[in-house]
Amino acid sequence: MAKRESKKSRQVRDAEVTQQDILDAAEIEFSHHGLNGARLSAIADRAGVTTAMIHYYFTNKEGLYKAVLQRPATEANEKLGTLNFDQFPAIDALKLFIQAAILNEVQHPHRQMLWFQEANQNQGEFFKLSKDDWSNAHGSLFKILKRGMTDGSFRELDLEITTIHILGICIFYFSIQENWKHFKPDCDRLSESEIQRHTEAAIALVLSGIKSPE
Amino acid sequence: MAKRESKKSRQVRDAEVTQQDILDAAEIEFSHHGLNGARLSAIADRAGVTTAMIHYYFTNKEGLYKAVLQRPATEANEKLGTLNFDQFPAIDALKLFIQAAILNEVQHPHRQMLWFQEANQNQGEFFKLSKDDWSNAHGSLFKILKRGMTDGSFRELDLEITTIHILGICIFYFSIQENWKHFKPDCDRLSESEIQRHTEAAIALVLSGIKSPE
DNA sequence: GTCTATAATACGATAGAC
DNA sequence: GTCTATCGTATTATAGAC
Repeated sequence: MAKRESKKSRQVRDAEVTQQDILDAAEIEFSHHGLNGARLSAIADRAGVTTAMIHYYFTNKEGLYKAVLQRPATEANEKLGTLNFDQFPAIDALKLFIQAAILNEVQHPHRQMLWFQEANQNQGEFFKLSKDDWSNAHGSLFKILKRGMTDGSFRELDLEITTIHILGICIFYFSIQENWKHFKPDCDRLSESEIQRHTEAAIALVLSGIKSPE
Repeated sequence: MAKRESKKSRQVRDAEVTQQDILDAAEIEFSHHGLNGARLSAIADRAGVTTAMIHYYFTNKEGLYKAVLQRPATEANEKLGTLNFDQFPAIDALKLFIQAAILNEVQHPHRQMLWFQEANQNQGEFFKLSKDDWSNAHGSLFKILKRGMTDGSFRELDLEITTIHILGICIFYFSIQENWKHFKPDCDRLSESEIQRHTEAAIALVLSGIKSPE
């Protein structure tokens, strides 16, 4: 029982659990260091297995990387898809979207960076979002804005760019978190109360930013 | 004249030029791949030198990395510092800040990611912004907001978080640029006209988002 | 399925000629 | 100042025992 205790007692294991452990560990390592920078040894350590196991399940580093990228795209934004925004007035739908988007970042703090890195490092060589995936992720916001603009709830908007701006409000907060820490080491930006402040301020900014004047 | 032509004819060279070439190439490589992921061979190729030159000028990979990180902190945000926002009414100052922040991203498209990566990968181990640097970069925005809130131009705001939100509006646009490309390959988000749209939409969103109601 | 041991290679770094 | 050639180690990947 020397070194394998890093995650949990392994002993009798089955394939499913080991694979998930590896994927979880890899998601963190790849999100921190990208494809080139990630070390299989670091992933193995974190998952509590040997690098041989990684090759056994995922063939090679690239295979593991692709498997890691696959999860967020299929699974993560399903949640946004299941929320049926159409049943709410545009303004309420927008509030709900912002809450859901921020919650998604809280629950999967590594995935945004994982995604940035893939685009930035490899220009999406290993994973291009399909139009469907992309639409699920950002299309629902786009649609809310369009609907609100048509029915007069929102002012005249540049829809595509406003979509990006609203996502930026929600997500950038998490991107600069590590930097912010050095400036205010005492303040935990990921605590529930701080997330609450972030959410409320974001909703206030966006709503007064795009609502019709009248 | 085999492989050295990647940047420019080298032949007779002097130290200053070579160092700058290496730094420029390294900034791009490190911003794409981070410290671990970057390859000295890639940097050397891009700069049109050999890896021996990198060691000659910067001792080792880490020394080069630190030199690269130093540039943006000292030089880049000086520009924001020189703009004296105090002489303008808060609303005008805010407009100017947004324009300057976006322009800065256009002129240094790699630096934001470089910065993200250092925080994300190494938790700022190799370069923590000093409070002064940080203040220069984001403090001027903070001050504008505070002034506008005090003099009644802006509504009641959560100053720290609103600072982040506004920066997010300006910067996130560039972060997701590579992803966006796959969705709309025909549209160049870095063209002058698109940047113009971005800037105008950002100003409109922020101003109507935080101006006093009355 | 999981490990240990080891092969094969990629990469950072250095020595020495020019 | 710049290159070519080379060393040593870190890292990916594989073979084979259990």
